[in-house]
Amino acid sequence: MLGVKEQLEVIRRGTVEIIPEEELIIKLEVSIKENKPLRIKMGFDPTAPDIHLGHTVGIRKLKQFQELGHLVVLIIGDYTGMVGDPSGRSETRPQLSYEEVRKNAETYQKQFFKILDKKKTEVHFNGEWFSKMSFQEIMHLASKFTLARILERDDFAERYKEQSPISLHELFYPIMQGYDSVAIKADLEIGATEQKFNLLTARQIQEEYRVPPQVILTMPVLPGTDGVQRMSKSLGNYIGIDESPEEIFGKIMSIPDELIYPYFELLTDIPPAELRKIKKELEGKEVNPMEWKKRLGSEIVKLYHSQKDAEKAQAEFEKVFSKKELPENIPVKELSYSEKQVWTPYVCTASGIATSTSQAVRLIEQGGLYIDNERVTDVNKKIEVDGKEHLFKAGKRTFYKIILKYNP
RNA sequence: GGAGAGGUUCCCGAGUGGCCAAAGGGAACAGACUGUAAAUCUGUCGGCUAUGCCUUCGGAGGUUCGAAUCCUCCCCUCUCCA
Repeated sequence: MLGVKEQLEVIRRGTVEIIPEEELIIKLEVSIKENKPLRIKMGFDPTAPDIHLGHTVGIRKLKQFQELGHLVVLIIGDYTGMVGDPSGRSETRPQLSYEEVRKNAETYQKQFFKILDKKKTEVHFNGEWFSKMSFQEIMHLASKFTLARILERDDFAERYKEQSPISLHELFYPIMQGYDSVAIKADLEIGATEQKFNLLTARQIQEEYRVPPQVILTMPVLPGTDGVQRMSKSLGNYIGIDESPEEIFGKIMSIPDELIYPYFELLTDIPPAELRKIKKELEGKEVNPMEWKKRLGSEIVKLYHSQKDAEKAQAEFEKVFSKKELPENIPVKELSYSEKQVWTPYVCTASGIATSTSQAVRLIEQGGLYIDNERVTDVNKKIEVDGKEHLFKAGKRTFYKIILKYNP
């Protein structure tokens, strides 16, 4: 095991706050002396079926702890998931059914171990303890908190001020999360900055239950590909770790320049010295930021796929978007018609290029549709049903090879 | 339980009998410029081969030639009183 100082250096990378840091130092000292790993907790609500880069900020920190010899304890919030964490939200989350949560939890576990070492990980569902809790116990737990304290929380305060609804069950979220820390005796919990309140609440609950309070470590909230809002599935600005190399690379290329450095820092294993170099070059505008973005894209693809995939994804990107050539794999669609000719928008909807004929008509009117490299200018254009393959390009990035079969 | 305010298209929000598929902004999409960056500019932004028709303004009914707008009942949210 490394010394306290060395461990702290790794632990601090990319973190926002460690509270209280002195306690962490003591815990580390004890851990080294007794050769006993710390229990590092992080919770997840399986509210969507997959993990995106936003989640990996914390998971990667967990991984660093594992590399330092500590034990990761993952909490899958099957019960809290049903409540829905209101953190960072201005509205009540839809409550998920138990089945949905369980199903998502499965894919989560698979994805966790793309990053984490299974041998140094403990996984718990918080239903393990919550499903057994009596109403009496719940009331007891709830009695330890006052409304005023819970309402201190940013998002509650905000919503209260704006007179938007806050459901009672949401108030339980921090308490439940805190109780998780009691149940698994966490030494340290990692969460995004918006989790600060929940993380701190856990300390109080742990003390209430006479368990040594956890140290809390917060990580920045990762902005999504739009560069404005937090990365989240529902906002559509996310990059999933299960996405294809091309998708991941392409999405990275579309992020705003300001995100390049934070993404490097939070999402890659690039060593600190190089990180400083990147920062300097980006600030000094010495290179075209695009070059660093390509590097970023390939680093990230490498983590979730392979070096080879990363190279391929980059080559493909340059081919399609820099040289304006055709992508490697274009989906082929076969459609059959009983007429000899079809109105173009119909082909667009049938193939999935557009969701409605109105949309297809607009696409054509705006000059966004190309068939066999020729821009379609006439909305009324009909296509011959000739059984041959035609190349459809809609917008910048949608390609289809479409075969129209005559089938009277 | 009482009094008041409110629920509008993906989101915010205007609209209080016809000029409303519904202002404005955001998001999104397409085009121009580019580095599939940002910024900017232009256009589109419910559906239907459509100078028209259909569906939409919390829900269900009703008044009217005509309703997001008026009436009745119901559901939901917020504020104050208890």
